[in-house]
Amino acid sequence: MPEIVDLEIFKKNLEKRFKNKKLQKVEIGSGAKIEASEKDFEKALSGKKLKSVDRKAKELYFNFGDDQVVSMHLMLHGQLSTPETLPKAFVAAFLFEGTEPLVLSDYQKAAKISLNPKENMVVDALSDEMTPEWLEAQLKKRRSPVKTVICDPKIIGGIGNAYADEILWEAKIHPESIANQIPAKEVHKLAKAIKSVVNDSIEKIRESNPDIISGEIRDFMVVHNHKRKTSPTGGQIKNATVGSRKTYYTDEQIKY
DNA sequence: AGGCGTGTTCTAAT
DNA sequence: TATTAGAACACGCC
Repeated sequence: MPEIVDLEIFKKNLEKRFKNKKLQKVEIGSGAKIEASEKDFEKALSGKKLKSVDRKAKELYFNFGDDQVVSMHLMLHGQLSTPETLPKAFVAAFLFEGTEPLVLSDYQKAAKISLNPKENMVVDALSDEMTPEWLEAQLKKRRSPVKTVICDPKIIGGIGNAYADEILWEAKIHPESIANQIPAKEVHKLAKAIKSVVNDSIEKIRESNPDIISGEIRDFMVVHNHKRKTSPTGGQIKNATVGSRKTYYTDEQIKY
């Protein structure tokens, strides 16, 4: 269940481990939801070196130069690993020269990769386009709960259920606030909280787990954390269902 | 042992 | 038409 924070870490670490490595072969597991065939991958990529790994929303992009890109979405349960030998079930395996294969597995087979996908036009939560003014304009158009809006991958890319709670607590906005009722000043606070919570979390995980390419660290979360009874400022943590997702919040957050 | 959790997409309703 | 609500997916985990 990786969100933007985890993916930023994975991106850096994948780049560190595979940049400039030559791709020999891509193997596709049975039952994987992939449009391109092994042959398509071979034609497009074999012998090419990985140039960079990028991220937009919850998708990773492996850039092999010559405009050849593989996108990867882990969905809920996709996991990356670098085993010495291929496991019996996987979605896709990238065999690089002189190093362990990069394997994407997913027991649910919902994780997806594609070859040269069309660009996802959504505004990424960490991008420069995601300004207070932009967020204000988006929220003005909606009358659903603010948490639903900031988790909507069609509106803003990267934020999932867990970080949404952390961000809304930081901004002191109640998750069920109706998006278009939130005063501009508070929306601006929310935009700042998105960036600061995400960036601070990246830093925390990098300190404690510098090399991970899978799994998610959640133990530092201050409200979306079933081990905690109170927020750092002493507010009792409550829970509710918002947009059919479990939501943690405190009365320190104002409902608009 | 039986819900819960999770991101996205799809359908249906407003 | 555009927006919104809710179901569905699938299964390891507690």
